[in-house]
This record gives sequence, C-alpha cells and structure tokens, in this order.
Amino acid sequence: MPAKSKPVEEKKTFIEEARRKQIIDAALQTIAEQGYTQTSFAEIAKSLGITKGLIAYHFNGKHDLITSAIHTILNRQGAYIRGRVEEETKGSAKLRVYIESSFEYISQNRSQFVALVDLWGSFTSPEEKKAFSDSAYDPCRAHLKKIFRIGVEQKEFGKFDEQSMASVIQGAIDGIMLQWVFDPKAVDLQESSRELSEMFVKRLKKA
Amino acid sequence: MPAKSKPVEEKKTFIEEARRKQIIDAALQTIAEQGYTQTSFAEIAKSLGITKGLIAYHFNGKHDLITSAIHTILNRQGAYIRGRVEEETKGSAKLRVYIESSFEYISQNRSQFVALVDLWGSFTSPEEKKAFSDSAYDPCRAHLKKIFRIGVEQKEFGKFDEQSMASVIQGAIDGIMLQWVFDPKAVDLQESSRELSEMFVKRLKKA
Amino acid sequence: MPAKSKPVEEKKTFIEEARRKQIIDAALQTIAEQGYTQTSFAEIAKSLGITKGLIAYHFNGKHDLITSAIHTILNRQGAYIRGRVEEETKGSAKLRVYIESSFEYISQNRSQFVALVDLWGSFTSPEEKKAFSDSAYDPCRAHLKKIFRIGVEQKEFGKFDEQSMASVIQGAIDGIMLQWVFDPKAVDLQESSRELSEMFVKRLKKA
Amino acid sequence: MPAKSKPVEEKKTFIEEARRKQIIDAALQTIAEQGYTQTSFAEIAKSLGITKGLIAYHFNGKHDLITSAIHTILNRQGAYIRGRVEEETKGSAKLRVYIESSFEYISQNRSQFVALVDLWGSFTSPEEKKAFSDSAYDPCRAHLKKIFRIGVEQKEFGKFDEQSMASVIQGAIDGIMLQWVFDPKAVDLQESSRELSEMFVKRLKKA
DNA sequence: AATGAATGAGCATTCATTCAT
DNA sequence: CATGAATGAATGCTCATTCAT
Repeated sequence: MPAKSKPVEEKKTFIEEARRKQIIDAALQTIAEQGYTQTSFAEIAKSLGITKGLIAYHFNGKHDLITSAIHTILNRQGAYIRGRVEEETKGSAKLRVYIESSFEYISQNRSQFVALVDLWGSFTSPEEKKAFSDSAYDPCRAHLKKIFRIGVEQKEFGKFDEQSMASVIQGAIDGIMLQWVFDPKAVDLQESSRELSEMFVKRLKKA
Repeated sequence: MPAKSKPVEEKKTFIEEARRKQIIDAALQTIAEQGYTQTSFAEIAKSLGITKGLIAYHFNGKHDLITSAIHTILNRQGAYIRGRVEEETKGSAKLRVYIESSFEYISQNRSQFVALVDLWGSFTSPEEKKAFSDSAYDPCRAHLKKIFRIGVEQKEFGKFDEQSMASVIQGAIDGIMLQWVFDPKAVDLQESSRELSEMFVKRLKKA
Repeated sequence: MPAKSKPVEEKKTFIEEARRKQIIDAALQTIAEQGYTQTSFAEIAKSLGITKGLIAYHFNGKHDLITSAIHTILNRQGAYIRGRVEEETKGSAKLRVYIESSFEYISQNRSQFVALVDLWGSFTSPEEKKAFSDSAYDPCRAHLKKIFRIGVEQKEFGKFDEQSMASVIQGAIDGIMLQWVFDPKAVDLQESSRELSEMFVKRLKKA
Repeated sequence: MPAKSKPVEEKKTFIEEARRKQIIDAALQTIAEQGYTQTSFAEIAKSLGITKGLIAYHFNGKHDLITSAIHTILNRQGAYIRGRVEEETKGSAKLRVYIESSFEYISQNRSQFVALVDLWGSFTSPEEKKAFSDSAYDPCRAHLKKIFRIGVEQKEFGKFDEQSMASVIQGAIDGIMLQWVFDPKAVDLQESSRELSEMFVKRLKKA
C-alpha cells in the first residue's frame, strides 16, 4: 500500500523537520548563551522541555546537529543577502548592498554569530575545516565573483584578481563581525559597513 | 649578599618558565592538530613524554593554560609586528608594514593561528569574551591609532574616524587569516596582504 | 482518566526510588566495610554490578548521596523508636523504651552505625555541621522532650532542665554506640542499655 | 668523639620533635577549620609556610601524621584529667572531677575535638578501629575503674559492673561532646557536666 | 634539614549514545 | 514519536609520595 504510506511519510517528515528546526534554534540559543563546550544535549533538551534522547533521535549524533546548525546560520544569512542584492541592477550597487546587508543581518541576529564563532572550534581535522570552508566561504566568494563580473560587463569595474578580492571583501566583513562578537561596544557596525562599502566600491571602479 | 640570592631565584624561575613555555607550545601544537575539544591534559602530556599531573602542577587549571597560550600567541605576534613597524619612520610605511608583517607572521606560524581560532570558542561568558577582546584587540587598535597619529602629524594622512578605521584594518587582516586557517589553498596570503596595504594606504592619504 | 496516569507515575517513581534505595544501601555497606575515604562511586558501583555513571544519574553528586544515606539511617532508626515508644502510655515506660529501643536498633544494624560514625567527618564547614545537628539531634531531643512532658503531666516526673536532660540522655546513648562501633567487644550494649534506662528513669522520677 | 656527637643528636631530636609538634598542631587546626577530607599536606604546609615535602620528611606518611595527631589530643586531655583527679582523695570527688575536668578540657580546646570527630572516619579497617579503641578508650575506662576501686575501698561506692559503668560514664561524656562539636549552641556543656557528675556520683554511692 | 619538581594512581563528574518500552 | 534508564569512555583535577639537589 504505497498510497497509504506516502501521506504518513510526508506527515512524519513535516513534524520531523519542525522538530529539527526547533532543536537547532534552541541549540544556537544555548551555545550563544553558555558557549559550545558548556552546551550538552541535556542542556538543549532542558531549554525545550524535551528529553535528550529525543535529540539523539532526530539527529545522527552531535556532529550532525552542529553541522546542521552551522548550515542553518549560513543559509539564512545567504538567503537574506541574495534577496537584497537581487533588488539592485548595477554592479557597484550590488556590491554595496552585499556588504551592507551582511552587516544588517549580523547586527540583527547577534546570538547566531556568537554561536558561529564558538562552533568554528568544533572542526577537529583539516578535512573538516576544509569542508566547512567549502560550504561556508566558497558560496560567498562565488556570489561576490558573480557581482564582480556583472560590474565588469557593465564596464563599471576595472581589472583585479577576482579570487583575492572576494577573499578580502568577505574577510573584512567577517573580521569586523568577530570583534563585535567579542565586544559589541568595541566596534561600530554601521560605520564599519559604510567605510567598507565605500572603500571597496571605489577600489573596484575603473580608474 | 644580594648577588648570591639572585642566581638561585633565576634558576627557580628558569626551570619553571621553561616548563611552562614547553607545555604551552605542546598545547598549541596539539590544539592545531586535533582541535581544542580533543585536546586534553593527557594528550598534551603524552606528546611531551610527561605526566598530566605535571601540567596541573605548573598551571592553575585548564583555564590558566589556555589563557597563557592565547597570550603567548598574541604577545609573540605583537612583538614581531612592533619590531618591524619601528623600523619605519613615515606613517604610510608604518601602516604598510603593520599589515604586511601581520601576514608574514601569520603565514610563518600557521599552527598557532589554527589553534587560536579554535580557542576563540573557549570563552563561555560575555565577561570572558570581553576580557579577551580587551587583551587581544585593544592593543592592536591602539597600535594602529598611534600609527594614524604619526601619519596625521606628518601631514600624510587625511581625516577619518580612528577607532572605526582601526577596527576595519584589523578586521580585514583577521578575516583573511580566518579563511586561510580553514583552507590554506583558498586564499593567497601574499596577494591579500599587498591588496590590503595598498588599499588602506591610499584610503588614508590626503586627497 | 486519572486512574490511568497514576500507575505510570508510580512506576517511574518506583524504579527511581528502588535504585536510590539500592545504591544507598550499597553505599552504607561499603562505607562500613572500607571506610568513607576509601568509598568511591566506582567501589559502590562495583558492589552492585552497575556503572558509576548510573550513580551520578540517580544522585546529584556525592554530597547528595551521602546526605541521603545519613537521612536514611536516621529516618529508619527514628521510625523504629517512635513505633516502639508509642506502644507505651506511661512517661517512665516511654523513656525506658526510648533508650532500650535505641540500643536494640543499633545492635541489629551495626553496619549502618559504623558508616554513620565515618560520615560524621564528611561535613566540612560549620554550616554543614550545624545542618546535620539540626536534622539529626533536634528531632531526637524534641522526641525526648515530648516524653518528658507526658511524664510531667502524669505527675510521674519531677523538675529538671528539659533541653539539657535531652542532650544528656541522647549523648549517653550515642557515646556508648560510638565505643561499640570501634570495638564491639569492649562494651556490653544490653547491660549499658539497662543501666542507662534505670538510671535516667530514677533521675527523672519525683523525689 | 662521642661527647661531641651526643649534643648534636639531641639537638637534632629536639628540632625534629619541635617540627613534629608544630606540624601536628597546624594539622589539627586545619582539620578543625576545613574538615579532614579537605586537609592535604599542601594545605597544612601552606599554613606553616613550609613545603609539603618537609611534612613527608618528618612523618612516615599521612597515616603516621593523623595517628600522631590523635594521640596528641588524647594524651593532652588525659594528662590534664589525671592531674586534676590526683588532687582529690575521696573516690566520689575523684569521679566528680574526672567528669568535670573532661568537660573543662573539651570546652577550652574546641578545635581539637572538632578535628577528633573528623578523624574518627580515618580508620578504614576493623583492625584500625580496634587499635584506636584500645589506645583511646581503654586508658579512660582503666582510669575510671581505678577511681571506682578507690571508692569501693573507701566504702563510699556500692556494687556495680565496673566495665559497663566505665563505658557508660565515658560514653555520656563523649556523646555530649559530640553534639557540642556539631553545634556549640545546642548543648550547655557546664549544665551537662553538673548533671552527669551529680547523677553518677549518686548512682555509685552505697544505698 | 629542607626544597620543589615530578609522579601516578584515583577521584567525582560530564556526556553523547543506546535501547527497551 | 518520545521517554528515561543505563552505559562507558573521557576529563580535569587532587594528592600523598618520591627524590635529586
């Protein structure tokens, strides 16, 4: 009876996904508040009023949970930025919005980035670090390169090394975010955002 | 006879400090290789051929060890950069060297920075994060501001917000370092170094 | 259907409580045999054929375990004595039975009192000592005072300081128990019991 | 040169004994303040401004130290009581003074008895418990029996079981001391002393 | 006589994970 | 789906003890 089992499966998947999302959000919250090393399944479960067994049921171990959590953060931020960038047509405007919307999202979702910085330490082997790099930075750099090409096609941008420039722009955003994670009062996110977007747009424009 | 008591004191300090340095270096190495969460006293001790009890004897607990390790990294890098910057006299040259020597030191001491990124996650409370920020970023930003003022006094640099510019420069360095920690092949440290130093010197110079 | 939920709750509590009781009894046995300082979770677990993790699961740390163990001893003895005293009506008979049933219970549960003497040393701070005093001696002295008042109301007992007399009677019982714990052959519990009950009854009776 | 070496040896023994006494007193103080389980060689050494290696040098291990400490307490108390009892000639007076001087010494040396109660838990095997009983209680009971015999010879005391009566008297003293150790406010030492001495003298006197 | 570096065994505790219900 | 009892391995840490100096 495949016809019968299908709806059941779909329903399972729905609840399943809702639970996963719920658990991931609770995990991020707990990590942001108490730090990654202090965050156990028991702690997350307690904050949700469920048992830790249930977390183990929905995730294939701790590694799965934190991997999912990291991807959730990156996907949400990526979706937000992409949406904002698509509203613009000119390359320079797209770049400006890429940088500024990055900071917007960061400033509005502090706990996620506090958690993210903590989670960087959860990759033990070079392979895991590389995998994280691929899934976290590569899409960003690819997005930036796409923007570059649009600017070049529009004869707005000059010549420069795309890969390095993408790394530099993304690095500048992340490095400021990092300082802000450790001490939100130490860095003015809005001022930094303006400074960076202005500087990089000027840098990329044809002489 | 103060002359006699001195050598005794030095010897005491010498063995103690040599051990601490030895343990810190082994800890950094192990953290870089296996990740912070996988790095136990037992692991560090094994890599040194000593017992874990000895680590507990020389450090006031794990917190003391990793705090000392972080400060060691930052002090070494700070000393290196300061030495290089002092060789220059012009503000623009100082800034250029600040950025380039930062990357030089980073590229020559990879494992220390791999460890550092892991150790960021070891600060659990906002207070600890703030304390790290104070001891790690404040001195960097202060150094940069000093360079700014020299450039301004020499009528080389124009007007800009010092605190924000310091955050932005340091952030750009750190953000690129971060990408390079996760995947050394993904980012060209030398090219990024050149790009950043050129861009920031141009940005700060009087119009 | 409250009738249905009740058994579920009882079963939960039942397993939990059964385990706690089992662990407490094993702990008392082990303490009596090997001494408190030699009694580790591992030792208790081994004697039960369970893992030490399970003890940590059912008790909130070692302090919780030994506190529960002490209360178990005192509650059991208290319940036994109270039951025996209630069978009597006359004040003098109640007092006699209080003393004699104390010794009866002690002599029939040696290991519990061997453990108890060991556990006295587990209270480190004056506050903990005071708390133990409140929960261990206060109820005994209160019970004795209640007996005194019954004897006075029945015009059997004369005048005396209640608090001091309660301390003295309880102290005499405990002090003999203590000698018997260190060397069961050195003191004749039955003879001491008779001597004390006779002496105190005579002391309290009206001249 | 035996004449020369002798004084040196004596001096060594003198220093040796002075150190042992100093360490024992520091140990008792620390145990009374922090509890036996919290009292390490390091703790004792710190309170004296010496190193823990020195304690190990002067004592044959921890067992030796605490055994010596216990004997010190008991010897001091025993000497005090014996001195006071010898001043009396009549059996009843001797008994009265035995009890009262016991409480006097206890009340004036609280920390020693707080430590003693803690140290009871340091005897792990029945053999050690028995040995403690022999060295602690036997002399007390022997002393009491000697007093009994004097009273009997003086035709003051009647007939009773000596061993049991000695246990009961010593037990009553110790039991009250015990309550006072846990909470000094819960029991009036002087009133208890008077009550006990009066009661036991009356009990032993010929009808 | 005294130090302090070093050991090594032992400890309570934490925690992801498993599994019967 | 969900529970919670149970596991077992790992961890930081304590501490008496040893020993070269």
